[in-house]
Amino acid sequence: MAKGRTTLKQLASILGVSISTISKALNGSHEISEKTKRRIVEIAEMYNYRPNKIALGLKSGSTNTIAVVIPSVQNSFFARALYGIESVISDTQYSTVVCLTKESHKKEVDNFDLLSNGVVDGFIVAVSEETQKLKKFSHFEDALNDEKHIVMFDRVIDSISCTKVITNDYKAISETTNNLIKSNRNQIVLVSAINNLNVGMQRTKGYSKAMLEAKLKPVVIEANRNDIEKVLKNYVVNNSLDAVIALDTDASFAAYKVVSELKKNIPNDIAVIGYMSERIAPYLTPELSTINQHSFTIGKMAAKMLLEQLESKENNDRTLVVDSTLSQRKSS
Amino acid sequence: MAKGRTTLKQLASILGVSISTISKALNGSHEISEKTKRRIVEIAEMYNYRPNKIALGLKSGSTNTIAVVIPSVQNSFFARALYGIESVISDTQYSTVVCLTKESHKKEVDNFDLLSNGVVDGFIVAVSEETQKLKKFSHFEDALNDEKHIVMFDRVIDSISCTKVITNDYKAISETTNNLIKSNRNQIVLVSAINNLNVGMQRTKGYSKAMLEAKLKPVVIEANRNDIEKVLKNYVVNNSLDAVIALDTDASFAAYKVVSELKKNIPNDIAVIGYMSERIAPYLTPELSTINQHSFTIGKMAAKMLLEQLESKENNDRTLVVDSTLSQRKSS
DNA sequence: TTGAAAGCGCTACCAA
DNA sequence: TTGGTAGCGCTTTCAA
Repeated sequence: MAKGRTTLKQLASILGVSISTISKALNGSHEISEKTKRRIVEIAEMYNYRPNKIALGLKSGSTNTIAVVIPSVQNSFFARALYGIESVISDTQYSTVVCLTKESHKKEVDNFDLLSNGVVDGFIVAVSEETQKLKKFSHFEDALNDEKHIVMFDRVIDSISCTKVITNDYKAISETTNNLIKSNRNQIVLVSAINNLNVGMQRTKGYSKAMLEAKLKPVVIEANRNDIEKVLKNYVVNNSLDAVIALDTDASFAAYKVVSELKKNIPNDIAVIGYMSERIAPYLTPELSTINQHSFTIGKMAAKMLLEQLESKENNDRTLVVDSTLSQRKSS
Repeated sequence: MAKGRTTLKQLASILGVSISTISKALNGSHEISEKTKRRIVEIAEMYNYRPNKIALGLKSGSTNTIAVVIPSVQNSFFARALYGIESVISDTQYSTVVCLTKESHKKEVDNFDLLSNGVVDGFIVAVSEETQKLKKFSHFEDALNDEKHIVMFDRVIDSISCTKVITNDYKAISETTNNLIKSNRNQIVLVSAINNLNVGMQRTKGYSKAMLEAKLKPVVIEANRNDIEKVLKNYVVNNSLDAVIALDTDASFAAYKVVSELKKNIPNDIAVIGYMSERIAPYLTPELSTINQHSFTIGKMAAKMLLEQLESKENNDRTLVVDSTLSQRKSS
């Protein structure tokens, strides 16, 4: 067998017919006689011929593949959203490739570059932090210009004309803060290992607003993932508090650890509400109350929107909001 | 601006020179005069020209991209391994795309199909369950035949000639069982929500071997993720036991839940050793002892091997083993 | 120093 | 019913 994948050309020379005849036969064209078709299909199978989808994409500009471009997959939010996306795409003729940007603008651009030329038909993207900071969006515009469809979720760019699916964390967290206040907690502390991120800042704002409106003093404790426990402990030792809102998994775990080490009780002494995978939160002792972003739903929605656009060939500019909700458990 | 991405052809017609001149100029060929080069580069930038990497790949068969093909990313083992892979690839000129197979043979084949034609230079793959069951490996052979490089990790196919990176779970779990026995536990129960998977079966074997050698009766409790807690509880209520080995995250959580509901103490009454993300295990109460598969290291290794092969153009057939180790904490 | 043309794998139009 | 040819975007050889 010749080296490399079997091509139409090879089949043509084997069978002594033209390339176009082979192509048509394999695509079931009625222009070709049944007899010839059978011969060709047989040989094609024998040589394990499979079309070069990329060459195909080069011509038609469509490959029935979509790209998911997200910052990371360590993060359970994106992992779940991805799962939601796949669950929708799986039932269709499309396949998916995913690219991880690690919050890097360059990686994001490179991926769009590679894939928007005949490899994929559309993108589902959660914009990287660096891209947001740099405000460099030309790769999105280029893709749109190449007639690719884009759906953004969670991390979106308002000025880009495409479908967006977002959460309303701001509202969810300020409501949560309010509820805490209503149930007579008034020394509520916010803990965050992600305040270097936009999401973190947004959530912090929601919390601060609610506190200020209740004439309470916002206290924000932030540090990186490795230090957050130490920094929080230091605070708790030297100050009094009756509730903690933790913005991410690490902060949530840190809160549990510190409270238990200092022999306090959750929720009696200190209420804790955190962000964490819904699969894990119920297993903590006591079960952690969480702000649930419905990542799976968001992923599903984003995928459905993209599919719709791919069908209708229309590029919509609309924003869908999936409400974050409080999953009330035992820790608050 | 014309619709679609700027091409060499367009630049050529704008500047009134030939396509080949543009191509050479943009590639810094010395055949082209400095003056012409400058003019061309300037216009190219103005029109935001970026080469079509796929067309390039069609020609050269190389794009400096590698594909990671894994069953899932919900699973923290693969998520961490992926992170390890990315951490190595990030420092190079290569980029990565990842494909999720959901244990489906068809998806795996589709992805290989799409990507092995000029999109990627090599594959890092953890073979799907279905592919293992069906024993259909021609997509791997085809890719190899297309001169793509393949590194398999964790889920490998011995008969395919490529580099493999694996764990030795079998040994790790039988040693763990032995240790438990030596510390006077003799009613050791295995709990698994993944015994539909090859990995699960392997681990179960390792456990059974150790038990049998110690003249102890192996007890295997298996169910799917949703039922495992109920099934385990039912067993614990009706039988006596002094240790649990849990094969996956769900089984580990279930063990904690059941033991705590039945007012028993970990590790005094019942020792628990499980499989779980090393990032989470220390946060359980008591901290969970785990069998650590060093997923990050495995990912890093696989990526390094692939890079090496890509450099040397040589296809190696060797198997590297990363030892799983016991991370002893408070639960055993 | 520049350009024409072939070719990567494929489809589609037009001619035979 | 079949085949020749152009063209998708690009590089590269050979000629001018």
